[in-house]
Amino acid sequence: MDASLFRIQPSLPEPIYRQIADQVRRLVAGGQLQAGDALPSVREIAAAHAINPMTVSKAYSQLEAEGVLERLRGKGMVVAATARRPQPLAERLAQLDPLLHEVAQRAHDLELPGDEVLPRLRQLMEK
Amino acid sequence: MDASLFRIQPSLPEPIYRQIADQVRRLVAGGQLQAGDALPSVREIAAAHAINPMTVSKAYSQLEAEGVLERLRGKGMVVAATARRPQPLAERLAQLDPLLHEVAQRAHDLELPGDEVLPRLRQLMEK
Amino acid sequence: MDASLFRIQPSLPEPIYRQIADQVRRLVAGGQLQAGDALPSVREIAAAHAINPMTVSKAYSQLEAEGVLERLRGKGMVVAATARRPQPLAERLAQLDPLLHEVAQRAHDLELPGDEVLPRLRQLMEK
Amino acid sequence: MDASLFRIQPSLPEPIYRQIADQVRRLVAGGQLQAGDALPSVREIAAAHAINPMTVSKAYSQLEAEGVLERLRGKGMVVAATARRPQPLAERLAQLDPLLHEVAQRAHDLELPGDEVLPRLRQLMEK
DNA sequence: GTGGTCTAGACCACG
DNA sequence: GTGGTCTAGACCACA
Repeated sequence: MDASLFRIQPSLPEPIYRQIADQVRRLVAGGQLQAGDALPSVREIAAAHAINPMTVSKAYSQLEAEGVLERLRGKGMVVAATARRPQPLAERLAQLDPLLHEVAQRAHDLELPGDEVLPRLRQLMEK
Repeated sequence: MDASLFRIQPSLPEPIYRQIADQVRRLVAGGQLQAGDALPSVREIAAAHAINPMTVSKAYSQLEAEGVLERLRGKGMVVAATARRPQPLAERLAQLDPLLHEVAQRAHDLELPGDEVLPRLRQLMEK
Repeated sequence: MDASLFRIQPSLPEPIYRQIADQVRRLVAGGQLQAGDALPSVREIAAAHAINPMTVSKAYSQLEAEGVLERLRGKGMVVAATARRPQPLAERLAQLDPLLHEVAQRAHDLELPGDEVLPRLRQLMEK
Repeated sequence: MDASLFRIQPSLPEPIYRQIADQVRRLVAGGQLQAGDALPSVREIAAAHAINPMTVSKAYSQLEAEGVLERLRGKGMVVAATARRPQPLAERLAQLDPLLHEVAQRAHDLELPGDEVLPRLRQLMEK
């Protein structure tokens, strides 16, 4: 996996370390990262995005504590053998639920009907 | 407008004062709050949700600085006469866009197809 | 920039946080603070003037919302890259206009002629 | 004196009652209002400027407490016989001093030289 | 180290 | 009654 594939935007309010950790979690849950797959080194990511290595390290440490990643001496971080296999669809959908609730709520406040919002989302998902 | 109509969840990472301010902004954009409409007093909201009056005041001050609300001295806050009228649909939809992008991105990471996500969102929006 | 350079007078009716914010705005407009320049930390200013850190923070937050300052996470506040460059003379003079109007109005009420007021002001400005 | 001659701007941060009281004080100090001169009634001022009568009353009460005005039964408020005669020039100039200090300070922050500020003020005072 | 958020409580200013 | 300001102090999040 290439370090530059991470989408990182320091300008967002979302803390950088969580932008990284969340992406790794989802890629593992979705099966795009499989047990044993290697991750870019802390240095690579930090250099590719001009961020503080400590910030990357914090994300990795958190994922290691969760059992998502393993630290292989001399090899860096890899997806843990014990990491949950790609999760069933229902479970992955459930992970998206809080965000979908937020969308529904804001659409309601903005008086936006589903007929406007759903096509727009479909369009974005097809890209 | 009833103070208890605000949805406030202190558990969220989103600060309370911004939860309030964002809701007011959207209600004004959607036209559910019109120019001249009075808002619940700081104390009412604070009491209804068991939060500190200053937290509510912070939201109101911010909205006043933005020109969304006006302070009627001794009377309270009302939607500003100069506040943008209910915005056209395209503009309201644009306000939802960043969140929809986030949904699309996460769905992609989780390998969730539109055929799973869209019906779920439709369901949430019909409630 | 030294924290003690701010002029703060808690005795004035003008709230402290606005005394701070106004001074920063003017120093940026006048070019004495340039894009990228670091500002004293909240704690420094608070300690130097024996005021509450939150009061300083309020000024900084407001300036950040206006786009005058930027928050470098973990590092502090700096003058925003997007902040308006030192403004042309005419514009800076325009900022002083409301206050000059006030002077003219009060001088008129007090029946003070320009020949008395102007020399006094010249004297104060030469200090 | 005509009620509409008062300059009142509810939009200013300066409280309305003080806008009124300060103007009266200055007009007395400058000699434009002399002992015995009648002031517009509370109702007149309130109606002319669409403000709360209580606000006008508060200004008058304060001026009465200071000895600037007197309440003549059936006649309304008049400038007190004991009110200080028009004050000597030096004293009136001293009253303007704090404001002139503020001008000097802001001009300094804005890097505005006296050669720019003074002509502008002269212009405003000649109107 | 940096700033952000929230609370509890006091006091003020305004109408 | 309304909102505004400030304090003291705690705790959090980030780099």
